[in-house]
Amino acid sequence: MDSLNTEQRILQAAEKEFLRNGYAATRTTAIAEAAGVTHAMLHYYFRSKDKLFENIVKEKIGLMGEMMLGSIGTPGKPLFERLENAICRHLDFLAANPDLPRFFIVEIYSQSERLNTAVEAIMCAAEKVIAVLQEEIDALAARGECRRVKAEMLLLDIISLDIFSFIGAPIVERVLCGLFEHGNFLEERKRENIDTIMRKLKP
Amino acid sequence: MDSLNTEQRILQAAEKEFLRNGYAATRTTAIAEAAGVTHAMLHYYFRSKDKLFENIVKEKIGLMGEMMLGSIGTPGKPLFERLENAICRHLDFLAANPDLPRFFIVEIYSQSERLNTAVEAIMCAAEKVIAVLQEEIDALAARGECRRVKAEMLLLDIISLDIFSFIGAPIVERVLCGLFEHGNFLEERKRENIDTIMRKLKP
DNA sequence: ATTATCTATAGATCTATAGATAATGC
DNA sequence: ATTATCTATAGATCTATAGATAATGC
Repeated sequence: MDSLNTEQRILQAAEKEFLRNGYAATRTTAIAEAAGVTHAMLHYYFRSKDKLFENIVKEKIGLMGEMMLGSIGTPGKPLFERLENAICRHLDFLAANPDLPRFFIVEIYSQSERLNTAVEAIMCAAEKVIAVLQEEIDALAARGECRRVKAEMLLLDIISLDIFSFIGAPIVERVLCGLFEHGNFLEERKRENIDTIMRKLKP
Repeated sequence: MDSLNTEQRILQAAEKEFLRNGYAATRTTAIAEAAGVTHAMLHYYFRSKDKLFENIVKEKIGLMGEMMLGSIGTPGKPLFERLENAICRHLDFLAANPDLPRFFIVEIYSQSERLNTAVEAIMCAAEKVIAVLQEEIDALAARGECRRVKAEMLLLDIISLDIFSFIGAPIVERVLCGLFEHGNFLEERKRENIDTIMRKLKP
């Protein structure tokens, strides 16, 4: 970390603080302290708390959208295989970024204008994914290999099941404490979610 | 609202502000203004911002836990029928309290000590519900009327699907805009979630 | 010359309380 | 006498900036 320059150290510290506490509860002084720099440096590099936040939020929300949608929408392999793969990737990604879903939700809801472009991009991506999915589902359904489900509902099912495992984690872990060794829950959840989705699709 | 006394007016305004903005972003002056009382009154009745918040959060989180768990755990009717009923009640409840899931998540994550008793209560309720559910599932499975699924996974599935429809609502509605008339989405989602869960359970 | 960093402080809030004043109930 | 309300302000933060100083590159 000492090898990083000041700007990078600030960004890294800001990411950590904003993700953990959200915008309102994060103090710029705390970010400066965590980055090991003078508080004035934040303003020198990023002008204001808002601008610094924007840096973080855009990147993270873009990443989140891409990871949750990207692995589903690009054809090439058969649909069922791709869905299975997407669920695995979702859960691995979330395990590596456990604070992201909450951050995403809080900031999306806060309706600040700074998110509009990022949200616009996600919506655009989602619409494309839904269109592609629906076409595939209809084609498979015509051959009797799949139930004719609505693509937008399927997508919402997958994302709900995958994300909520992590949103509910603080509760879930305390309730299920002892039932699973660490890491096992994630793997079991993967299989569980895949199974749930497949049963929904299979005729 | 004019018929309410000062204490109730403060509570009502505080609930609205806290639910919308969360603890950190809510100003006590804003609460006072919304309640139409002097700012000093908040401290007269509730001593501090923390104590006022505690009032709101305990009630709301208790309500949330009860609504999400209560309708599942008490036997009497057949399991399948009860699950179907629970999902309907979840979605109706959430439709009437759309800010609650986000509030719940934000405050649970913030790990403040003030939540511990409320969380304790939810955990306790969840464990009982899981035990009862598992017994019923095993009994049905023995007669071949149900797949032998893990109760904690089933519960997590149901809650994920129900809650996330509302957490994701701001995005979902913008993406699906035009596809549904208002209110229809909720009803369709009910049927969808019930179907998903039933397919998971049926042999 | 330009870029980076520090010190010191302005200016804006925000929570909380002290103390005076009005309303209520006995 | 007790309860409720208001005015005024203390005290603590927090964001942001001004202006001096050091480091860097030409």
